[in-house]
This record gives sequence, C-alpha cells and structure tokens, in this order.
Amino acid sequence: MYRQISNNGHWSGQAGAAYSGAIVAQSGHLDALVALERIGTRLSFARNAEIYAEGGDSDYWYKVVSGSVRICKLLADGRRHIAEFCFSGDCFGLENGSERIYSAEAVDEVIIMRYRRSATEQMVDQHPSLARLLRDTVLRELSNAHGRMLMLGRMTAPERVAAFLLQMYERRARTKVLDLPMSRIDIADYLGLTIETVCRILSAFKREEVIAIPNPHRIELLDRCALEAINEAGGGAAI
Amino acid sequence: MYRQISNNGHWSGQAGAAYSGAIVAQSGHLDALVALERIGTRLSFARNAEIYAEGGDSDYWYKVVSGSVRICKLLADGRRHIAEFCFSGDCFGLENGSERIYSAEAVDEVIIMRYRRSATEQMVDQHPSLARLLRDTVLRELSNAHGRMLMLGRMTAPERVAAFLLQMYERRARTKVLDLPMSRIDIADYLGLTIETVCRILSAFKREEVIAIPNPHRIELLDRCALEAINEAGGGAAI
DNA sequence: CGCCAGTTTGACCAAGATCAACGCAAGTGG
DNA sequence: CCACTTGCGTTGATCTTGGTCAAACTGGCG
Repeated sequence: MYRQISNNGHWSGQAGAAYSGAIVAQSGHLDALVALERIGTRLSFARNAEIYAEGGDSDYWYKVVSGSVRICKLLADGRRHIAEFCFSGDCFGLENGSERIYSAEAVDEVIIMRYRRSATEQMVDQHPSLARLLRDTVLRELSNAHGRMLMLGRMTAPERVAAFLLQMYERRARTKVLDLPMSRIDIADYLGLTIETVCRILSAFKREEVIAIPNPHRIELLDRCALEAINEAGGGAAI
Repeated sequence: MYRQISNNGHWSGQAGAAYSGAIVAQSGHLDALVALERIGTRLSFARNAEIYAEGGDSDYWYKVVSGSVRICKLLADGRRHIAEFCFSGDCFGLENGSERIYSAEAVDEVIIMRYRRSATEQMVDQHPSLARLLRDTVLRELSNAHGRMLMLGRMTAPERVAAFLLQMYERRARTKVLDLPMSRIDIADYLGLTIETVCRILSAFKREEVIAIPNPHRIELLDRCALEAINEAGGGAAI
C-alpha cells in the first residue's frame, strides 16, 4: 500500500495566453473566448501536487495547458478511483455543487488555466455562444462518462486495457509510440483493476506481439487492429 | 410504437418527489419554462416499448412525466448495460452528437414530454437562465455518472445492491416500502452484475432481516442503517 | 554500492459468473 | 375449469476471472 503524495505545487502568477484544445478548437466565438481568457489565471503544479482537494470549495474550473491531470477519489479503506485523466485542452472541475466530490492531482509537471466560476457565470449570460460551448463540453464529458460506465460495468480486464490503450492513442499523439505519463497504479485505478492485473495483461499483449514495452512509460502499438478486435468485442472504445 | 395523447402537457403535473423535477424544482424562470413548454409534445409508451433506438437521430430530448425509462445499450455478444433509470421529472436524451449511442425504453407504462432540439437551441440563446438550467441538469447527470463509475469500478456486489436500494429510496418515495418498477435483469444490468447475484444478495439481505420482499417488485427497507453501513464502506451512495 | 519506488511474475484464493434445475403466478387454449 | 405454457425469480453446484499475497527485478540516485 504505497501511494504517497509529495509536497505542494507552486504558482507562476502571470496570466498567459496559452491556446489549445476543447473549447478553443471548435470556437469561432472569439470575443467571448478572449473575454474568458481575460478572467483566467495561469498556474503550474509539480508532479503529484494537489490542484484541489475532495471536500473543498468548487469556486473555480480549470483547463489543462500542458501535462496531465487525474481526477480521483480515495475511499476510507484505501480503494482509490480515478474518474478521468485530463490532457492539454481538456477542461475539469466544472461542477454543480459547492463542494468538490473528487480531488484533482498533477500526474506530471502541469500548467493549467484557472477560471473563477462566478465570473464565468456572468460571462455566460452575456454570451449565449459561450454558454452553448460550455454545455457542449459538459455533454462531451457526460458521453465519455457513459462510455467508461459501460467499460467498468460490462467489459473484461483485457477489453478494458485494450480500450485504454486505444483511447490514449486517440487522445494523445496518434502515433505508434505511445507515452503514458501515469503510473500502473493510476491505470489500474482508472480501469477498476489491480496493478498486477494491468501488468499481466500488458505482458500478455507483449507476448502476443500486439504491443512492445521499451520502458514502463512507453508502449508501442505494434498491432492496433488486434487491440481494436479485443475492444470491439466489448462494445467499442470508451470515449 | 407510441401514441400522442395531447399536444400540451403541464409542468405542474407532478411536483413532488425529492429527486424529480430536475428542471422544474429549481426554476423561478417561469417565462422561459412556459415557452419551453409550448414547444413540447406529450407522448405515452407501453411497457418495453422503444422510445428511441441506438444509432437513431438525436433530434429530440425528453422529460419523464410519469413511469420509468431505462437508457441502455445491447452489445453484440448479448451483454447489456443500463446507463440510467429515469423517473418522473428526470430528463434524458440530451446528447452532443447527432446519433444516439444508447437506446431508451419504457420500463412500465410511461408518459413523457418530448422537445425538439433545434427549437430548444434557439430558446436557450434567448433565455440565459434557461441555458444555465439546462447546463445544471447536465452537470447533475455528470455527477451521477461519476458516482456510478465509482460504484462499477470499485464497489463489491453487496455494496452495489445496497447503494441501489438507497438510491431508489432517495429518488422514488422516501418510505420504508419501496416499489421497483424494473425487473431483476434490469437491476443486474444497471449494477454490472448477473441476475443470479442480485437475487442471492437480496436473499441474503432478507435472511439478515435488513429488507423484506413481499413480492419481487416490492422491497421493504427494514433496517436502512444497515444498508447505509454497507454502502458507506464503499464510499457512499452513487447519486 | 545499497536503497527505494515502481514494475513484473508466480502461487494461491475468493467473489462472482455460469450452468442447471426448480418454483410460481399469470395467461391461454381446449 | 383445468392442463400447459411462458416469463420471471430463486437456489444450488461448479468454474473462471481477477484479486491477494509474496518475492524478485529494474533503474535512478544519494
């Protein structure tokens, strides 16, 4: 049961103009976005630093500029669940209630934009297009969540790992060589498996020459079709 | 498959149940709601009828007036997954893409309101408050989905069944006597278990006098604290 | 070099799935 | 009215997947 979290992250105060991903990509609503940009603050966090804690106030929402973030929850008896990984361009921390149900942690070195919720609320009322943009972001998240529910509820361990690899392929670089910033424990807690099972299945895939594992954080997809076949059996990739 | 009852439903229909009235409950935006009402159509469906099919167009979204709806997906090899049960007041079919990823079916006799998406889109731009209302609805759904993910990924079978019973208690009548409109198979597919496991665990709860089962569709919560204790161990109820 | 965190592998175990039979109440048709 | 069917639900016996426990391996670093 080793699972420590190192010291805290640090700010780098200045408001920056870092553009990538979810909201910006599908825009065409530039004035609203520029205004949104103006109310954001740029922050940076060290590996394993806590971005916000379970139980804290949800006064802000965030957008990843670079690096990876995990949204997770630790149960009383040590079981952990990772609800989502967020990569550059992804939004997180958009919540309904006033209190965080999950915490957010930096998987590696992370830079994010932080937006005050109240300020966004006002802007959203003035810019219907921004409202729709935000709503679509949330709807996409909801659709992802449904895919993950299907995975956790009805897919076997190999199907889950295959789906995970394909998902990472789609969401990160669409290249044969996949670099995974997160640890095996993170992957296990994301897939609802144990670290040993994840290892064994990756090893099995390696044995079957479906993937290669030059080092633990780098996986090469040698035979993506094989992975897709495994995943297809379970109803298609989540996400 | 469905018959149209009358062109216009009425929102006041079933104010009441705790969880219900997603949109209505927190309103106070009457003009927008009345306008929304005007673009809705009231429909009714027979038990097990399909409200919309996987793969169909997502031109509409819906709100349950009475009865229960299941949002589900059938995999190629027969595995089935139920993403959500919707009871009176709940919205469903709000989606991002143009195509349905899940189907919706009537669990029992159901009456629903149907809203055209395009019409809603226009209204939403004119009524910022409605936009926020809709977004909050989706955010609540997202939060529920996260709870379910935790359950499917990290909770044991007894924890899931306990969580399910408590959830039904909260969402339907908050009375000792719980009537469950759905079948055991529906429950199993919702919890990511098999029908046999659900039966066995319900029987175990009955043996321990935590619940009584006067008939398959009626369960009495004799000892809600015991259920809560079981559920707590797994990180608290989903929803 | 030895230590430490993370990863991998093996042996064994148990939760839950699968397979099979039976119960039971609501139709249905003779 | 009574056999017969049909669709759930329940229970038992057995099997499999993935979890648990334990030990070995690897690469980085003081």
